Amino acid sequence: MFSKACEYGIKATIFIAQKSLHKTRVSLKEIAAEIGSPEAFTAKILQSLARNGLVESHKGPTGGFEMDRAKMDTLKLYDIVNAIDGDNIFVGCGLGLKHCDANKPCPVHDKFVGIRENLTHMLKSTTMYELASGLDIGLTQLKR
Amino acid sequence: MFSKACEYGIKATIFIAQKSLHKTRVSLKEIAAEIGSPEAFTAKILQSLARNGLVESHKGPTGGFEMDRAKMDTLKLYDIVNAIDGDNIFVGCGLGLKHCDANKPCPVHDKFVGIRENLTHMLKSTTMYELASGLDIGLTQLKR
DNA sequence: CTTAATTAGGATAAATTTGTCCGAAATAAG
DNA sequence: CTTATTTCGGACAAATTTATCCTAATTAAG
Ligand code: FES
Ligand code: FES
Repeated sequence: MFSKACEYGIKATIFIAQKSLHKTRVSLKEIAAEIGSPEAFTAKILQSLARNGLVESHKGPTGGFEMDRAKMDTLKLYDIVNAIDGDNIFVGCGLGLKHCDANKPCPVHDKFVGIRENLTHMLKSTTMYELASGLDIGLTQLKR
Repeated sequence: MFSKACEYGIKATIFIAQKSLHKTRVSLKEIAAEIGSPEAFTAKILQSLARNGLVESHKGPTGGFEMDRAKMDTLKLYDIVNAIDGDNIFVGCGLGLKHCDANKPCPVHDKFVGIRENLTHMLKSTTMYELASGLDIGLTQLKR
């Protein structure tokens, strides 16, 4: 469904948000350890998310990653997936035709669009705050 | 969503089924031309589908691929996806945890399972006959 | 100012997926 | 029996994704 990069990106962002609930910055090392991802690869992903303003990064001692409380409400799962994997999963044809076009549909079009919309709606309506909270109260987990 | 191999496999199978509606066998070459896929790569995929009994193959002159009318009713989109991409998309965790477990859910579990089930249900309830028919009457297309 | 800690970024490597090539095996037809 | 046509199967190659390594830049603190 999502690329490895995207899975790591989502998990890292949720973890950053959770720590930010307690005003705590978190380092790359902690993140990789917590979510069970390769450190250097995770660095690349976070770099990209930081450049695009999805998370905030700070260099030097006491540096690390964080996220405003306000950002947690506005930032949706959708934004992370879109930033890392692009929009193909949201608008692309299920059978890989160049463009999904209801007027010239592929054989699965009618069956596929509903699922694509479900997914898009779910991702667009899920906030980071929501996910970070569930993790914070121990309802969910990032590793296994 | 699906791998390239799976996209090609689905399109090839639908085309084979459509031709079989008219008792016509189709060769690898025709299939690749019709669905716009690399011939040799498509051959690998069809080989695998044939070995697993999803389609029927015949060597020699007048050979090619075909599908019983009965098979078209029993064979679901699900079977093709499962044969090529495996079941990860149907049972796997959206964030890549080793096992999806409702008792130890990842942060997106509750939001994700519904979509996964929608997809699974759609694929399990869509027959090859249905897809082949839509193509046959010109309602849908395999290339663009 | 110096040091240590941290992210940024480029180069490279490994793994996986996608794609190609070529000869073998089967088989229909003359 | 010979030939032409087609799928089968193995080896290989290219492209993409995933992962690693190393150095530079930034910055907090003594
Ligand atoms: S054309 Fe294929 S999903 Fe719309
Ligand atoms: S545990 Fe992640 S989707 Fe179920």
